[in-house]
Amino acid sequence: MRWSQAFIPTLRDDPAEAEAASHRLLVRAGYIRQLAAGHYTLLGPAVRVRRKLIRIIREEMDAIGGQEFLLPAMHPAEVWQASGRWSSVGDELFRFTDRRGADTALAMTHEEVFASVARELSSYRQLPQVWYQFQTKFRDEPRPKAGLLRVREFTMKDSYSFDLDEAGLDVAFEAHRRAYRRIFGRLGFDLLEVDASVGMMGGSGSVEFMVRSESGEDLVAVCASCGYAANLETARSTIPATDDPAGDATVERFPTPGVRTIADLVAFEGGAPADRQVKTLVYLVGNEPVMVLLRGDHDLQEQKLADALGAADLRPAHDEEIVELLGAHPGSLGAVGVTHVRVVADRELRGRRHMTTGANLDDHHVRGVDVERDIEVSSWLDLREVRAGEPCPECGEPLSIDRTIEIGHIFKLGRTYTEAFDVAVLGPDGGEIVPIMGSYGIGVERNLAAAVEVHHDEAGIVWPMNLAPWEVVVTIVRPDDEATAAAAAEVVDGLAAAGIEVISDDRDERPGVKFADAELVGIPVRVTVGPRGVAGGQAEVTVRATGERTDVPLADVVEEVAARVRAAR
RNA sequence: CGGGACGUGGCGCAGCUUGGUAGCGCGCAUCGUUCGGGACGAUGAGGUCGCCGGUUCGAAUCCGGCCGUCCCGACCA
Repeated sequence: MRWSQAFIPTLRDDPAEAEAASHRLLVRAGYIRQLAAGHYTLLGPAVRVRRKLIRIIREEMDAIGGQEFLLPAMHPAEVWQASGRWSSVGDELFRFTDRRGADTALAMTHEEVFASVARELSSYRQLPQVWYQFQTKFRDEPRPKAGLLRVREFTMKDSYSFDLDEAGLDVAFEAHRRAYRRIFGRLGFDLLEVDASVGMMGGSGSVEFMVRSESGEDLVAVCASCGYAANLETARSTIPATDDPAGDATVERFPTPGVRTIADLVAFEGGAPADRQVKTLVYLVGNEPVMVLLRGDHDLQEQKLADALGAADLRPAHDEEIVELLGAHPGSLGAVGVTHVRVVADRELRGRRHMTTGANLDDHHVRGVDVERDIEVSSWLDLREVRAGEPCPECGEPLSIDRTIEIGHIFKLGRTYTEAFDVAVLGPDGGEIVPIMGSYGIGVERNLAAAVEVHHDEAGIVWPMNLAPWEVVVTIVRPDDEATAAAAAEVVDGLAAAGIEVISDDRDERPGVKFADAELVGIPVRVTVGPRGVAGGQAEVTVRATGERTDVPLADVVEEVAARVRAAR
């Protein structure tokens, strides 16, 4: 490949409004262009990297016995109605009608269609199965952002396992975990495996694969000491018990004019410190109002609430709804004596006495509350959000909270989809067995962007050898010089013949431009051929990652560079 | 969807307050000089100022509506 003929539109300056480092670099180095919010064109270099990513993932999926399929990206509504998701997934599913008026969807995931294929499984002897594909997913994201990290159209490697029982699912799940570890290892990621919320997918277990990055959107609690790691959506910590005053408490209402917040009540004469207050929130879970109680100085982790209640749609109640329900405005709410609304409470409130909370009467609070005695709590749940510095639940060392990008996610799905699609096989005893499913995803272009997040410096992208669009660039300093051009051509041809992916920068540009572009595009090895070197029979080899330069005799440069590339692949 | 900002040659921006010839840098084309770390000179091409409507003799500029994009909050690979 000759640079002068390739279309690699590098830019001198950073594009505007590009916050994520990977986005900025991918645009500037001529890998991607935006068509619309969340929709990107991949240019030549990006396609070459994407192809390598896919090859790596495919190799590891094949290694665990996966079979590659390719399912349609456009689905009739019936398939989604069968699973119930036509109505439950909401606006994230792109929907339209075809010319006959048939409801149609663009696939945001493929559980339904894989399950429908699985209906042809008929015998337990055929299980287990692991099926996968690389296919475009469409998701009408409320807010696409950060370039390729969050888009509305992307390639996903999704795989699905079908097993006879939980033990089989565990095997498939662990096989995927191992495959993912190998894949992300090969991509050069410092991997974080975290417990995660199962969210909308349902099911019994889920592990997210994360890589630390400033551009990430997920927060993960990590223990440097024992390795505990969990998405903030599920993370736990051990916080010291609070000592309450001895003796029975007596509930007593008192006026608190103007007090609206926890902080107000802390400052109020006769108020209470935040950790002796009960914070009262009201959520609408589906259509049912639920009061949510936490210690005054703790924050609710909404996903924990959603998971604990098995709720798909959940939102804070509006002020008017709260007034209608409880007769008071936020700021004066409390659950003491409330019986007509379901009350859930964070575990940290269990056993607490002499607490202060709202009176459900504007401008009044109550003190002397014994939570278990005075409030009808229907369930005690882990609802609070962990904070940095709190003790690790496993070993007690302080947790840190890191920003991360989710690069893979594996789920134990259960039988939701196999039941919905009547997937069943006959067992050895002639009885019917409904297979249990797992589902496993890797976002290809997100991984491409994440790799750039991890592998870059001030000058540009620094591809690892196995992802680079080209392994070597031969920079011809004076392509108009005959001896130089001839020497360079020999190097290029030699490398190509040795099976090295090489691009020759034969552009009529000043050397500085070519050096800068080679670094921006991120090609791991640069061989510089110029009149000065050629005169002395030398070429210069520069390693992108380290900046290391060596002069190598022209006669040896092909062999030496080829060896270096092979060693780094 | 709530909050904030922006939309002017391919890219990055100024001009708008105070209405009157559309400008700068980069990039691009041609020629020359130069060229082992983002060169210089000369000449030149390229814009219905996001769209629609209104005000006005006259709108990039003022007013209204719409669309698009980005950032901050509720979702996910």
